Amino acid sequence: MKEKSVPKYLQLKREILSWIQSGKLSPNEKIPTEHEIANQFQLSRHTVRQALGELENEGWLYKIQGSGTFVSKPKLASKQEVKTVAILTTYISDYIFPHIVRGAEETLREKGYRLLLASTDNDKTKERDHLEAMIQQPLSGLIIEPTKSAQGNPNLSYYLTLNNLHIPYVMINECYLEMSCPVIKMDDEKGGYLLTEHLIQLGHRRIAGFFKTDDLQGVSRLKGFIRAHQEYNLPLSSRHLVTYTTEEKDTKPLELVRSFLQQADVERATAIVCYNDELAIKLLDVIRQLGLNVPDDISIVGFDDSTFATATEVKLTTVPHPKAEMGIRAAETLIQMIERNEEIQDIIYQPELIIRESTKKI
Amino acid sequence: MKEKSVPKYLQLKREILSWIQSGKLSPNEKIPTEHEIANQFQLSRHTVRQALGELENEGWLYKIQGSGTFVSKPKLASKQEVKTVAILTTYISDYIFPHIVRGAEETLREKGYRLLLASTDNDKTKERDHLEAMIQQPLSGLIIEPTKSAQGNPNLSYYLTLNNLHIPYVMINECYLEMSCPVIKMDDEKGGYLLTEHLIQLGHRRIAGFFKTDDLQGVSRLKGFIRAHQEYNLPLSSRHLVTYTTEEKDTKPLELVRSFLQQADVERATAIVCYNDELAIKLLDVIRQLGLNVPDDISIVGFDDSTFATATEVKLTTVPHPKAEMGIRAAETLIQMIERNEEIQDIIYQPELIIRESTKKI
DNA sequence: AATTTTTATTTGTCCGTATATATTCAGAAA
DNA sequence: TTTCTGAATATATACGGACAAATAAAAATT
Repeated sequence: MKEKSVPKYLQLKREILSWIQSGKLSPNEKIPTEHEIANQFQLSRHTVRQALGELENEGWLYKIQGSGTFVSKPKLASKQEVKTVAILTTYISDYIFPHIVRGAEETLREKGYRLLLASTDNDKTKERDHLEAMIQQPLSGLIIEPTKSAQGNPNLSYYLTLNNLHIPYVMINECYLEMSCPVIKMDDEKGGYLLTEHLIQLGHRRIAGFFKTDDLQGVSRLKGFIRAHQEYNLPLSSRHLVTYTTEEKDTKPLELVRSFLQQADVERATAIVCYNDELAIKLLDVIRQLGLNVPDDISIVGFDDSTFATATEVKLTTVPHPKAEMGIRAAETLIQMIERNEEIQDIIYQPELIIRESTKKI
Repeated sequence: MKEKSVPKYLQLKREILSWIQSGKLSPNEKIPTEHEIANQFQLSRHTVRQALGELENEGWLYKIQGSGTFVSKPKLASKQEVKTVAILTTYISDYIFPHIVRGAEETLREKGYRLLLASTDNDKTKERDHLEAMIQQPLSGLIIEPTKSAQGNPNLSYYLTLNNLHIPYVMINECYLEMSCPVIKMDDEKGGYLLTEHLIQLGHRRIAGFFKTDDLQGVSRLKGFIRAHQEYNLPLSSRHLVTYTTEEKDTKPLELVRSFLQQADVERATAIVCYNDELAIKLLDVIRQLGLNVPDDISIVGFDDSTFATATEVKLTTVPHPKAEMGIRAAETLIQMIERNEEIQDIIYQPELIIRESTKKI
């Protein structure tokens, strides 16, 4: 575990802080004694004291010698005119995310809000750290892109705290299944369907699919891929379907496509549907290395219409992601929630096909 | 004795505090090690740590693991725990900037700072608006990338205000000529020189240069381009040199390269030095459209080693920009200035050539 | 019943030890 | 000369124990 390198007293500190912030402990309530905590967590009393000492120092707890340790009353962080919005995304430097951030930044600036930026690197523990930090300071609202949305939400309690604090938030790209809040996303299922249908209509019958399935976007795109096969009565061999996680994105799909392409001609897929353009570009490179040509030997489609899609010699057929537009709408939606306290409906973008040079009639 | 009832760690704390306040210890001076103090006062190291820990907590001392414990510089009144750093760049979604932001974000998060993000879109009036907003709110420090640094600094007064407010800031990529503050940049002049020299050593004699000259980075790269010509005693025709501004970046260079390539063979440049990879990719596209081949017909070099450099079929020869590393160092430097009030020296990265497939011996 | 005393509990102070990790610097290696 | 390596040194984390001081509840006394 990564927790290994985090000092025990900090882990404990975080744990106790979560008790307070989640409402498990109320103000002025007595917390377990130092000995009890030490026994419960198998720590020395010294270590417990270090954690409690810092929390006392930061104002979360107060101690009375001979009596016990108690939760402080929440320092009223006077609502005041803060006008700060935080955006919490998985990545900030890669792929289409900078464009989303930029759209949000532009809109927020126009409306007089400051933008706090945070990224999770697709790591749920970092997501937790950020949420924890966000809760402790005045904030008008949050724009959140879920981290590994297909793998549940261990940080649910923090989102509930946000509700309790009446800090509004919207989700982009996807939403944790167990939560209900405004979502700004595109119809990934339909996008996957459209791309697959396009290939089927070009005469392709053996279509490979590569999908990242640790987030719900990938799962939805995969769903559309399968539905297209069903509606056109095409058999879908599991050998033509690859799912991978974020950690595997630079290895597993690249290795598999290599073995795919060396299959016998009757078996070999004549087209590939990729989770996104980033993967498509990488597969394109492997295909080139194997001496095959796109689109003559094999067709390939991406997803998102990122800058990658047109940077290469073979421009990709793809489905555009709203990118900056999504950031703008997310910011606008959030500001509505903040300033007018309105109930908001989800925004779902309809995908449309952009046909370029990477697909060809068989 | 009265001292009898006062805890030892408090006595020690008082003692050390008197050293600082009496001037016996000066700011940034190293105080004796924990062991030395423990021996001197006949206390356990634990007790010494307790005293030093509280003094550190109150801001009188700072510790560096492996190095020692030092006296802090007296901070000015308006310190209050803000722990917010703003980063003000020209763009946030394009090119290498997201990577710089990401490096800074990562470091700041680790050190417990929040990141406020703002972009100027290379517009000096937006830079002014942002600076104005920044000044009005508590801020620990600023990371700034100058906007059109070659065209002077009309917002100088805001930077002077920052000085007066004792809000530290560092500049990245470039620094306005009229200002002196820590800069983290790369040696662009040398980078331009290296790329040009590389082409000269490959036998090229007519080398075109395309440089964006509204920022000092472009001017420096151009300077290196010219110096290489001089040192190798090559004539440099002004017809082979193109300068452009940010606003023209999608038009002027593309049109000019088209007319360049249609010149007579004796006149035609055999290689092109581009301001950055972004331009190189665009020129590459034009060259392909004209039916010419890189590197067989013409060599081309980029700058920055961005994701573009390897996304295309012809991988670019280029000079890498530190990107995320620069963001990290900028954040670290700024935090040093904030927390220790230290004087900081510039950091200048030395460029090195990455030779790929876009250049060839003539 | 009210008060005082005792006792157990809880935090505060203080000491000891061990290991981990970061930094510095002298000496070896290139 | 520069670069790398390892030893020495510094702080960081963690465990253990002991006793002191304050508190609260139980017991004993008035």
